[in-house]
Amino acid sequence: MKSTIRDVASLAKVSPATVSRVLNNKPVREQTKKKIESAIQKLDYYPNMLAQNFVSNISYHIGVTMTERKGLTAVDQFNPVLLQGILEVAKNKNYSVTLIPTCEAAEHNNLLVDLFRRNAIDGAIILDPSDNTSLFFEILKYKIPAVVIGRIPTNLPISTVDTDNVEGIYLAVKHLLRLGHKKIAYLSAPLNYIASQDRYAGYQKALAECGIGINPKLILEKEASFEGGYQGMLQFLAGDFEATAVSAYNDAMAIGAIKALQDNKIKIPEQVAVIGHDDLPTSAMIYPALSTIHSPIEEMGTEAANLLFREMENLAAAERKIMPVKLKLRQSCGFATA
Amino acid sequence: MKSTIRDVASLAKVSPATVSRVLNNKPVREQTKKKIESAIQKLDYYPNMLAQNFVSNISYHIGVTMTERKGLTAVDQFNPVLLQGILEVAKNKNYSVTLIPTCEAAEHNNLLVDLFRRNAIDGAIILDPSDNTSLFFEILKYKIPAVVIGRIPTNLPISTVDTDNVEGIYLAVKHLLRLGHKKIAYLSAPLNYIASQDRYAGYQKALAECGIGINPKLILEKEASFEGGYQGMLQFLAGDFEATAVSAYNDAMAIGAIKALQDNKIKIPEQVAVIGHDDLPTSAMIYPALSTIHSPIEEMGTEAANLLFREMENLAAAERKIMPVKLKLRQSCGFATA
DNA sequence: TTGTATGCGTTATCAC
DNA sequence: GTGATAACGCATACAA
Repeated sequence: MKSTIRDVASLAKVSPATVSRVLNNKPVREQTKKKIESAIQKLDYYPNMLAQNFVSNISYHIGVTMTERKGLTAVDQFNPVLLQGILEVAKNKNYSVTLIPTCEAAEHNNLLVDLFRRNAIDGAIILDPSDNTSLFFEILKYKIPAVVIGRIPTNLPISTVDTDNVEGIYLAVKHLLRLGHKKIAYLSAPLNYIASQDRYAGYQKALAECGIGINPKLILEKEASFEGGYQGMLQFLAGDFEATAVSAYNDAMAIGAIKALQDNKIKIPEQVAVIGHDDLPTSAMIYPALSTIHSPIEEMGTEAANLLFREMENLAAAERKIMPVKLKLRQSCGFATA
Repeated sequence: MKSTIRDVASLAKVSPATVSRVLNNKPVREQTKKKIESAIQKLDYYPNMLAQNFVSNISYHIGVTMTERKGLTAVDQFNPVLLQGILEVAKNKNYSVTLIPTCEAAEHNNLLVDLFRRNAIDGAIILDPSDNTSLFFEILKYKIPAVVIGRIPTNLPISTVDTDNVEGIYLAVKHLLRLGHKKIAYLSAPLNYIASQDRYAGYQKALAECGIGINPKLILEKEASFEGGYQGMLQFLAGDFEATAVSAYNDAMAIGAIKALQDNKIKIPEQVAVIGHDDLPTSAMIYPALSTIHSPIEEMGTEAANLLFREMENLAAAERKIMPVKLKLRQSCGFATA
């Protein structure tokens, strides 16, 4: 079968311990090192990671949650980019990334916890958690090194990485104001999402700065999807809609809104502004009229991974340190500038 | 620290072996089983997976390659869905899914091989491989259980799962022919991709069936992207373009083409037909005129995973069996029907 | 049915 | 600088 460290040792006429030293760059006389290395070559020997991890009691795996959904939703689309960022950091630390399927239904999200308790992962990055407080409690209970990407209740001492939701939509609305618009509609996502609350706050903040009051007729709460944006815009149009520009929670909604305008033969305004870390990569390409505020997705991945590794390293010595991080946004005004 | 199987044993006043039997559902007297289970409860004991995997010499991990790219490309977008399918199967087998970052540059794609040889993964699913023949050779050399999603040189005895590329574009063009079109343009991807060759063959096949010859002026080879489609259509329009319908390699190209028509104030034809397993999830929503042939992405994931597990189970006993699989396509003609 | 003993492949602690 | 030996936590062959 596969050759072991002992096979190498006997071929090189040394002890297994010395072979181990070579493998781990411990001091060994150059001459014996050569002998051992040639034996390794000859036997085509690879150390057994299972054994290594077992003795060190480190899995060298971090978990990343993936919500189980049927079909593709807008939220899923940035996952690959996020993963790219996480993978890059993990690779540099000789860590592997393990995907953890997670039901939205919360109750049985203990897979992550199980894996940690069984030493299958050393820590975890949690993507876009639903309001899954029970998971967070278990994370704290078992001191699981973890970083959440997205927003969670602020009183929980868990590190988070997120885009600056308030600032994002603030910038978007500011952009419209600068173009001279006074009546700016807002297509909001359901306000029970914390991110949605934040973005709405950004909308309010921008208007407030210009002394413009909130007009409830210009605000609608819909699902954060293409359909939501589409239906929302139809609803706007059904009433006496007097806005000259529209801002939306994310670009999926914005595209839906634009589609509704098209279907009603209304000239697409050049002033739809959007924030989304659920940026549809095609949106800006298709609609030059659409201005978007991009979240630095890949950076969120690397940042989260870096935080996680820092936590894993410190956890033994010191106590957990909470580190909520907000990342800067990038602006893009249509395809031309991309 | 963490309690071990021995702690449980001594608390339950039995031997570690008996505890192990309970853990693995081996026959144990009901009474002692109860004792042990309550001890497990009391100690909050979880078996150490690192040790279990070590003794069984099974990692309980399968690898899935992820190409390292900067930013998001169309190809990446179906990865989350594919992963959903893979994860579902793996979960049922009590396996974890490990992501393997893979450079396009080929040369150092040995990470997958290394992981296998070091017992860190028991098999792998390779997504959308570039013409990375050296990787395939290593897979064969080390008898790595592996399934490729996408097309590879047919002479290699490696299981593959793919969409039926010929059939897909054949169906798309058939659709246009049925609408009465005689002059159908084709925006091809670079023909050094095998998938691209197949799709082109499908285009030819559909036309041939209707006794329509190939008109080279109606065919263009561009990058398989939004930009490629856009530029291609511009190039068509610059000449004496006389097609009444357009088919494209994938929907990214189709959307690009439509955009070019829009920009030139040309009424969008209702006859852009497309095949793509790189379906942009938004494309059909945005353009009802766009007919697409969908690949069953999630099914590709589950199919590949099932094949892989079958291979892993058989490999010990019998020899590797090659199993190229082609999956059926789904048709969708715009948002209204979705 | 249960206990004893051994081994898995590696690292670490101690001598030398 | 190197070798013998123990230890990691669990599963299993064998004995009882």
